Amino acid sequence: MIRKKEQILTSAIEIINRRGYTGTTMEEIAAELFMTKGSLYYYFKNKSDLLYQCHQFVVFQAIKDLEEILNSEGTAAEILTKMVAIHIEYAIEEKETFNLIMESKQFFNQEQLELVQKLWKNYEQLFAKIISRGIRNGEFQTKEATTARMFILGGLNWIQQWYKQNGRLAKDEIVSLYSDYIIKLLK
Amino acid sequence: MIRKKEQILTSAIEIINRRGYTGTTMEEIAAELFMTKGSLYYYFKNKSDLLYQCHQFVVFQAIKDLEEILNSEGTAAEILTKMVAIHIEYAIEEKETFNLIMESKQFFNQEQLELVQKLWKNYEQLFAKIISRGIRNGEFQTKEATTARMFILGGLNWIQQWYKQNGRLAKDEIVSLYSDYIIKLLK
Amino acid sequence: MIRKKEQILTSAIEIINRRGYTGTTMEEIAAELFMTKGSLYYYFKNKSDLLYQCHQFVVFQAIKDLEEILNSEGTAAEILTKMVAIHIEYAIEEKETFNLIMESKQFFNQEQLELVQKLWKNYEQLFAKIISRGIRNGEFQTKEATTARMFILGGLNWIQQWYKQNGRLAKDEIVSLYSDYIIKLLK
Amino acid sequence: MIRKKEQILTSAIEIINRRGYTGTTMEEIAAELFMTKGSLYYYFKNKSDLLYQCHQFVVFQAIKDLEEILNSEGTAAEILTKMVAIHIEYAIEEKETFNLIMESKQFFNQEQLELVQKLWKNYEQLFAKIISRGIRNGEFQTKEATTARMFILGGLNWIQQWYKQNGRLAKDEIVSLYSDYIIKLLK
DNA sequence: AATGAATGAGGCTTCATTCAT
DNA sequence: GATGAATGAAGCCTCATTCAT
Repeated sequence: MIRKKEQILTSAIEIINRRGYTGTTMEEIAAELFMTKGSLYYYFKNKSDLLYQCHQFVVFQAIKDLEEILNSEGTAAEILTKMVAIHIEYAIEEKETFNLIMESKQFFNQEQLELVQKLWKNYEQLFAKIISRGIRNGEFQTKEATTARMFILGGLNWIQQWYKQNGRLAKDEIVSLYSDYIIKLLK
Repeated sequence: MIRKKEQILTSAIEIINRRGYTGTTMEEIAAELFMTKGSLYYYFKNKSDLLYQCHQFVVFQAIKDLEEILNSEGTAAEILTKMVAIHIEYAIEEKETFNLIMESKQFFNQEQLELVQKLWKNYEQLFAKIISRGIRNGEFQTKEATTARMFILGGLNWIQQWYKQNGRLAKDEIVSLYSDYIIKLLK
Repeated sequence: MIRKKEQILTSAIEIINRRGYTGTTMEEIAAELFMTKGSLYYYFKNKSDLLYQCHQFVVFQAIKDLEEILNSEGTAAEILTKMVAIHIEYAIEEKETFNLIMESKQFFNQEQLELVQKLWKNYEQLFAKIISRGIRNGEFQTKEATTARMFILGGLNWIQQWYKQNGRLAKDEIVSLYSDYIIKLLK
Repeated sequence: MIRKKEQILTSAIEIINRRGYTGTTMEEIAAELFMTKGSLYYYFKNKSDLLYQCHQFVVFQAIKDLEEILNSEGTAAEILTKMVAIHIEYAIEEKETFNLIMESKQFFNQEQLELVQKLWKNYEQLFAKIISRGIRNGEFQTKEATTARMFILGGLNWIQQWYKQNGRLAKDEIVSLYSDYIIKLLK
């Protein structure tokens, strides 16, 4: 059943986001899913495989969300702002699994690594697209758009380090500030 | 001898930066230092303690470097540019040990965590200082300087994810581009 | 299988009685049981946990044996004599595991300690019962029965220090002498 | 300096009585004595040697105390009572070092073991003496005095297991009760 | 007499993984 | 599909002991 696997994935993502990857044992993941270690291995070849699939699942979903926005109406700046909102949402809520790219080299094998990086390239491309659209239609001026994009994604991801629920700034205030920074930066 | 401990630290930093923390065993660190595990434990209580001291050592040095620049002559923009260069240097060269703040919660105990975060606050403050100096003398306009600073540091740190020696851009080109982004962003 | 655990327990008791607790490694216990260290840890959380369960197992069995006697027919003196025989049997044959109460504070954690002491209280109570029965029916006269009981148990346990198989006195001669002492002492 | 060694011994005894032998490292003993491990090894060949000397020191002193009493005036019962008081004092106050005979086989090597047991024999002989004196002058009647003596010493030593300062019974009440038991037992 | 430093053997424990049933 | 049991490699850490200075 593909269903079952997806269910496991969803729960596993939630667990890993809560307790971190290295800090969680297969035993614990299984326990929280009310299964045994053995069963987990029926669905996933590896701990690393489980992690890999969690990660891809989340990033894939994020991509879908971004694509939808990318296809909607609006100026580049407007769309970028919405994309920023999405990214921040994932970065905060799916912390561990989403942000695995940061530490991908530590956890994935060669084969996985390539696929992870490929998917992440896709992810980045969506930001690349909207930036170049903005450049084309005169909203943005940056040259070296690639470097700019990477700086921006870094700024966005970093939010994980300091964001606290019920902190001084609400999520949408952050989105608004960050979008401003980004747009300024791109001019 | 305090010297000896410092020697160990320097080497350990180098090793950990190369192989990652989790991926390095005490045995290996000892071996590379031509000592025995036991000796290592004479100087450091723990693996975690060793890591902690490595991290603090690097950050402390970075702070000293930044402070020197902060006390030199120049416009806020000029000084900020130099600071960006320093930060990038550390982020790239001392990758694993410098950037431990990202994963500090996974590796440090409560006591260590507090000290790590304290030192990191000091680090951030140096950037805060130059930004507010720029605001005061009219070079920069940002309100919400704190949030801006965090976005910026995120953007800078992210360089670890993609920088490759002998890549398309040389380190100083990156510094130059990044400084531009940052200054634009702060206007 | 609860059986398996019990099997392990029985063997472990035998080994520990032979080599002492501190002197026995998990490795060795595993080896004698023809298992691997890992398997041992499947059944027991800890070395300390294993020891704890060994101890409780033995004391529990001793209690059962004593209870049976306590419920049999006979004068208090007769029953006490039989109980002395049982106690001596355990003290000699299950030396290390039975007598762990002596050093319980060194080996058990708080939680275990409480349970160990609770079970041992139960054990003592059986002797308390027969003594007070004897007092009630006029066989014994002691006041301060509690203190007397402790003196007696001490005297009994001490046998571990000097008993040697094939020594001058046979086990049942010792039982007979000791019972006499005890009964005299209680008059 | 023999003085120095004796000083160390006295302190070490105190420390070991407080923290137990296995649970105390040479490092800790040295620290409490304001010396370094190295120095400790100047005075004692071994950890086991240190322990051995602590033990012998205490038992030797106890023997001296007992001998003095043995040479004083009084009925056998009177003298025995005083000896009980001494023994209990040592058993309680010098717990770990005095009572090492219980676990001597675990801690001492062959050579030490023989000397330990020899000294302990001396110790026992003092009790043997007073008992046989009592038998000779008609105060006591026991045959199998040796066995009786061992039972008695066991009863006395056991006090360590349950005695609590500020408990229900004061030390001298215990002495009085115990002496009564013993004298009854010997009649 | 004293010490700081180094050593190395040995023990405990964890955990991903496998596999027969 | 599921599970309980077993495995073994690997890592961390402790500590008595030694030794040059």
